[in-house]
Amino acid sequence: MPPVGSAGYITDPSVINSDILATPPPRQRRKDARPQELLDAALALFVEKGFAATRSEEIAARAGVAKGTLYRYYPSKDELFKAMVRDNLSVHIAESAAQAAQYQGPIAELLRQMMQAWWAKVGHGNAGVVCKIMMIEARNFPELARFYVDEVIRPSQSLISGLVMRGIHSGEFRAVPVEATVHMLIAPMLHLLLHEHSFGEHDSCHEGMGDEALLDAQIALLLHGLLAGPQGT
Amino acid sequence: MPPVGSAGYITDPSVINSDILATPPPRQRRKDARPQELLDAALALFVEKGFAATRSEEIAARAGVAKGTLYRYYPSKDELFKAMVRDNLSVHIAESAAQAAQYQGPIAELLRQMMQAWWAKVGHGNAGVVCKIMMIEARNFPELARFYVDEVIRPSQSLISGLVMRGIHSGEFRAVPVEATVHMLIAPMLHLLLHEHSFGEHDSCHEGMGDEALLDAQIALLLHGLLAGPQGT
Amino acid sequence: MPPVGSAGYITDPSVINSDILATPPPRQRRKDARPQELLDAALALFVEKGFAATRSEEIAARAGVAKGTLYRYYPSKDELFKAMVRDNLSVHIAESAAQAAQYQGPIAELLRQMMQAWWAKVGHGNAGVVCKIMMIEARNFPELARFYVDEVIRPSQSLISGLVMRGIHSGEFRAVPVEATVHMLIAPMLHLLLHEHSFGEHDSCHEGMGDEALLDAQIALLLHGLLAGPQGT
Amino acid sequence: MPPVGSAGYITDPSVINSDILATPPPRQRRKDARPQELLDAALALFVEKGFAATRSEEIAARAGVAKGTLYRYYPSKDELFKAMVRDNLSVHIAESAAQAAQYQGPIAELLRQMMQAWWAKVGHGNAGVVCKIMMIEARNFPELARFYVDEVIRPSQSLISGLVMRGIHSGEFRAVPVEATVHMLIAPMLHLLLHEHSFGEHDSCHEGMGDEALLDAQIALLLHGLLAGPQGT
DNA sequence: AATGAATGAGAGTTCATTCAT
DNA sequence: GATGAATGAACTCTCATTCAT
Repeated sequence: MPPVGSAGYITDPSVINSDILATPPPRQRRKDARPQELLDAALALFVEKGFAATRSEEIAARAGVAKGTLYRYYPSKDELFKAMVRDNLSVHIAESAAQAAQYQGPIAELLRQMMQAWWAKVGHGNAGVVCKIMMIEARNFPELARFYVDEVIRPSQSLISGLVMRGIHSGEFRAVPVEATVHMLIAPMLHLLLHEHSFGEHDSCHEGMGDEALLDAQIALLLHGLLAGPQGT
Repeated sequence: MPPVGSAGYITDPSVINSDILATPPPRQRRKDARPQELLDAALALFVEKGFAATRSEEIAARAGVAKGTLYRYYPSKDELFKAMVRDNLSVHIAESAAQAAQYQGPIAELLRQMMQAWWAKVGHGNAGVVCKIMMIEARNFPELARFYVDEVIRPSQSLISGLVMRGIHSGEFRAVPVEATVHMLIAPMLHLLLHEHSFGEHDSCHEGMGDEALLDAQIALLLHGLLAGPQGT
Repeated sequence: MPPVGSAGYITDPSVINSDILATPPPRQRRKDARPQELLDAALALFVEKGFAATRSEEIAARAGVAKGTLYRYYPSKDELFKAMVRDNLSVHIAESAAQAAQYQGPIAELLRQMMQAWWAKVGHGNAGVVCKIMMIEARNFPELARFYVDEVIRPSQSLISGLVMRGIHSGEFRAVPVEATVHMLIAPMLHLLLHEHSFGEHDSCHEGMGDEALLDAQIALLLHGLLAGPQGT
Repeated sequence: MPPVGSAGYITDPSVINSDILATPPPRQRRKDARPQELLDAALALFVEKGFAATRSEEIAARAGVAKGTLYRYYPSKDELFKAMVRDNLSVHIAESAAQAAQYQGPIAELLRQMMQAWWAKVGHGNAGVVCKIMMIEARNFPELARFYVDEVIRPSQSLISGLVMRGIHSGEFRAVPVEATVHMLIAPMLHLLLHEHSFGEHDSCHEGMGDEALLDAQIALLLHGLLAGPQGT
């Protein structure tokens, strides 16, 4: 151990020549902003490469901090992952429920609006990909999977099944099986999301139309099957 | 690529002879069945734990061989993965296409039968989960993703879109947008598959009905929207 | 080296004045007691968990300051350790030497008293455990080991060997080899100390008797071997 | 990923020049010998630097294997430590007990022989230092401490206390307190061991005499106090 | 002067892959 | 050909120390 007080950085001439390591970027104290920055970095990288293939240090680097800093905010990569998921999926369900409760008018129209809104706000971007990531990692994070089922999947299904039932009771829809219908309303969006993220590079699967047009067409198709027309049934 | 599809207990003539002789060499037993056994083991473990979380040694152990032996058949874990995927997805498309070409009768009925058949033969079991795995790993194995798109996704879509168009031309279906319709036919099955594999433990999402009943209802719902009814459109 | 030994609640005149004024600045309270508080915290934790297993931050927390503050008083964990050891071992040797010089009477009695006193004041408590810590870390802190040998071990041995020689010269003791005798006088106490600290939890090694009684018996045993009896040498 | 089959080691010219890394030493398969080699390496390094300051990789290197190899034999550094301790302390207790049971003659002589033997076989070398290491780490490995107490400390004490009692009953020894006597017999050897290992470099504490002579003198001193002389008790 | 956020070298451990047997 | 011991790059996480606030 060298005598205290002699820092001796310049003693070693080889250090002087090392240009790259010369001046580390100045530290910044951004305690409040760090968690979100880390979550955002984690989201971006998990989206890009998946959970297992993303190294902690990459996340830190992307957030502009050093490796150790990450661990001041999240005790492990797993916990960071969970926090990232939680941060990205509380999105808009309560809001949509409130909107639905107040709505007056044809349910079909409301469903169309809600789906378009979800796609625009969630499905289209990284936040939507969290659904994919969650699905991929569900078995490795059982408690998180339960959380996701309780906080996202079930509320969403409740919301939509409520609307379908409203439509049936009002006579707007035929007496369709509710659960199957709910699935039919959700599946296309999720499928589009997953497909584009996984294979978008190799399969621009709907050459003529954009995402929104495709979803519109799908919704129209489904609503056509739902509506109680003059043909009875 | 080693021979695939030969179960091979008796295929190897050396085994037959050694039964007559004094000591059957257990080392050589089932030698040419090894590749398939490794693929099966890999499938089971990738399905159960995912690609990254499955260790090569586990796969070998499950196939009843030592770790080093695996590498005699596949040069890396990645290649084993690719082989496993290829081994599990060629299934039934050509067959279905032939069946469809010969079919006479309402397209709606054919679609219903094909979907039920796919679910029974593929979707329901491990082979179906390969679709999920493929989706998960698509970005890590681009060439495999392309292969999958070319060999599975596009042929399937072609097959179905051909049927939809046949239905439209024959007047059985309304003049719906074909591509959106194809998606609507595929999405529910895939969604069910993914959902059950990921969250089935926490969310038995359709309590009253079995998978088949749910799919039936969904198909019915969709076909109802497709059929050209007396109401015109 | 910061001032040691000043408890210092009132030593700092700024505190006295601020009591009269409006707001006493709590930041400056006990400022010059910090070094001792840090040493005490370090002692307690090193005793409890050892040097390597004690984190700097724990020491700081135990002393009621933040991690960074520790480094204002000691330039490194190593230096803090050394200061802690030095702070805890100067004890009582000079004092005992003076007492021994003045003593008139049988040496055996003096030895007994000194050992009992050492055990009561040093061996029994944390200060005694510093001997163990010093021993453990001696090879990692050579200069400290030298300091310990020079300032503690050798003076102690000198003191005791002087007494033994006094006893021999006066005819109270047999003509025993001095060095071996000194070791025999020291070893039991150190052994008891080490044993209890290391294994006390698992081995209450002398069920019937307390520490003091055990040591008494050991001293008696040894003195019996030392005393020049009527049987000659 | 490069095409399978092109290993391409020589493609990169920079590799050719790297002299140091050119040829790694050839692998050796020595499954049976490895555990002991690792234990020996661990012992040597723990003796030299302590547990915390010894890196796993150093142990492996000293045993002539790579880092990973260590973990084929011991699942963690902790377990390696425990195994090392166990490997070094079963030493000779049972053997000594058998020898003591058969012995005919003065107990004092037997005690002298046993202690000389222990010092020669254990105390003198690395095996003896395990006692120190065990003491140092006792609190970090409670279960190991218990093992040590049960398997080493208590049997040793039993053996010696049995002998002391034999001596008292036969009239060879005075009616001394047994437990204190046992401690007095053990403490000097342990003390010598610890002292030399910790401070031997700075304090050759008994200049004139070797270890054995010192221990001899100590034993003689103690036995003199034990023996029932003509002076009565 | 005090704080605690930030750093990054370094430690333990894993595991895909290699290769001596 | 089969084996599994051996390898070492890569990864997660720790913590003594620094420094912006």
